[in-house]
Amino acid sequence: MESSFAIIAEPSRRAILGLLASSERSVGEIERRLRMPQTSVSKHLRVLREAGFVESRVEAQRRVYRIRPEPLREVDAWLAPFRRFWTAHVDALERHLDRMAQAPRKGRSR
Amino acid sequence: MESSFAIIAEPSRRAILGLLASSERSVGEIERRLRMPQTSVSKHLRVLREAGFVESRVEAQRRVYRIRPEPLREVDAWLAPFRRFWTAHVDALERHLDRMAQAPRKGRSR
DNA sequence: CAGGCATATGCTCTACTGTGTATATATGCG
DNA sequence: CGCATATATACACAGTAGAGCATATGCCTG
Repeated sequence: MESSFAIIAEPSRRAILGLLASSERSVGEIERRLRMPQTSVSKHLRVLREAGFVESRVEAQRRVYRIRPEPLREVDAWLAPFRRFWTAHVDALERHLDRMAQAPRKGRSR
Repeated sequence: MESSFAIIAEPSRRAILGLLASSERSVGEIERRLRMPQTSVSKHLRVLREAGFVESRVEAQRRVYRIRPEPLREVDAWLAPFRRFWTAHVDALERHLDRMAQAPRKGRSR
């Protein structure tokens, strides 16, 4: 279970991260929102913590977890070489529109 | 093995996709470049194909594989809600630098 | 300090996935 | 046609990860 990719391969963990994306939460909140056994939440949080995806703050008896972005960033970086496959047309379109916008309004052929 | 995330959790498969990112390749090319047993390459390609990450074209005795972007796009989309975590400061920094650059050069305190 | 809530950990079991090895299928070529 | 090359598939095996259950630890309140 080393790679960041393996960590987010697990649906429950993605769900947890998804929750934390909007705001930090205690274990109990996650448990209730995701209807997932507490022991399971704790275990997944442990994995996420050890892999650097989250960190926790102690607040009385609760532990409040929040996102740590680095590993996700790594995934994002890995995707970079592939983005051209779906941004290509968009980029071309944007360049086209830029040209249109900057072109002296001389009247179009066609 | 349903989710796109599970598919790219496998290092060999990420390597194959990485290779195909730059250009399409035959099975043999992948085998040689990655120094990976042919049978292993074929199996991973099968998984990738069935999950929609690649498609193959028959060229005489060879099969040439190329990227199909959709599943990777899905991964990219999942990352969206997290991007603010690492673009936030950059944005703030950029805005700051913009302000600095535009500000009349009045001299600094400290 | 006792009891209760919040969270973490240990253990067992099962299922799955990647690997290696052997083999099948297909195509081109002499 | 027969062989070599290119690729795919079948099978058995080992490692591992997630689920469930029981239980431990820590902190708070009366």
